[in-house]
Amino acid sequence: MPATNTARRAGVCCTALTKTPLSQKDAERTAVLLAAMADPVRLRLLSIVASEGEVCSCNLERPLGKSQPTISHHTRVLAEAGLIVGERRGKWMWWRIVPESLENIRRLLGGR
Amino acid sequence: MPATNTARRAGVCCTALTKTPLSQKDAERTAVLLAAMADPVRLRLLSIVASEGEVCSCNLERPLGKSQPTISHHTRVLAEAGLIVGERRGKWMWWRIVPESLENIRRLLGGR
DNA sequence: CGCGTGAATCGACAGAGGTCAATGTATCTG
DNA sequence: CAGATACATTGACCTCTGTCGATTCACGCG
Repeated sequence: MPATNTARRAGVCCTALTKTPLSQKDAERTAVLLAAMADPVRLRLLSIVASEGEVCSCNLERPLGKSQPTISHHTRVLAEAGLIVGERRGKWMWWRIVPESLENIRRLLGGR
Repeated sequence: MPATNTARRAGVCCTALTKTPLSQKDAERTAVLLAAMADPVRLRLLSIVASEGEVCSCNLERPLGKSQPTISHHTRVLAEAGLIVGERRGKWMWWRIVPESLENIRRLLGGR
């Protein structure tokens, strides 16, 4: 059974793509990371979690206008990409973002 | 319930997604932009163009290992997303990146 | 003009991905 | 224990997308 909140990241970091051509491997890992963000629902989910600090899954269905399985699907994708982490507290699942992951993407895009 | 904030179109980009929840509109536009980068072939294409400065379409087929229609498809996607611009010189099409687009994404991800 | 070359478009195919109803699993409460 | 609640998983459906062969378009050169 696959663990739900594996903090495995799809690519620690590589050199900025503007400096030197990406290898096949790096491109694939980076594409997975970017694909995790390339969805309007997940972007809004991320922004809600980021601005609230910590959000329960049950508090995401209404603002996002999606069913419970769909929310669960998106949190899973984001968690597997290392963009958010979940913590179980009783019946509830609390999510918060992983700031380093966004930092890595920024660096890849040529940031500092 | 957090009210959907007004979609203010301040220039090309929007506020960092870590600050305040994204509007539906902003999320969709950003998702299109990120989806354009969320592909290994396009990431490598971007990195080649960025590091070379200027690349002809015919010089992309071999390093990327894709057919001519496929290359044309990817350059089209990247160009429509505003990540690269093409200039026709005779029979050849020359591509270069648009640095501001990457800058916008970085800012969206929380970069200053 | 015709010919050759580079690029865009079309058509078809296979694979990936978003969505939800139904179901399963874990946790709390009475 | 039974019941309720929150989340995960399954299965199915449909759309989107990457890919390439074939074709068409655009440009330069004799």
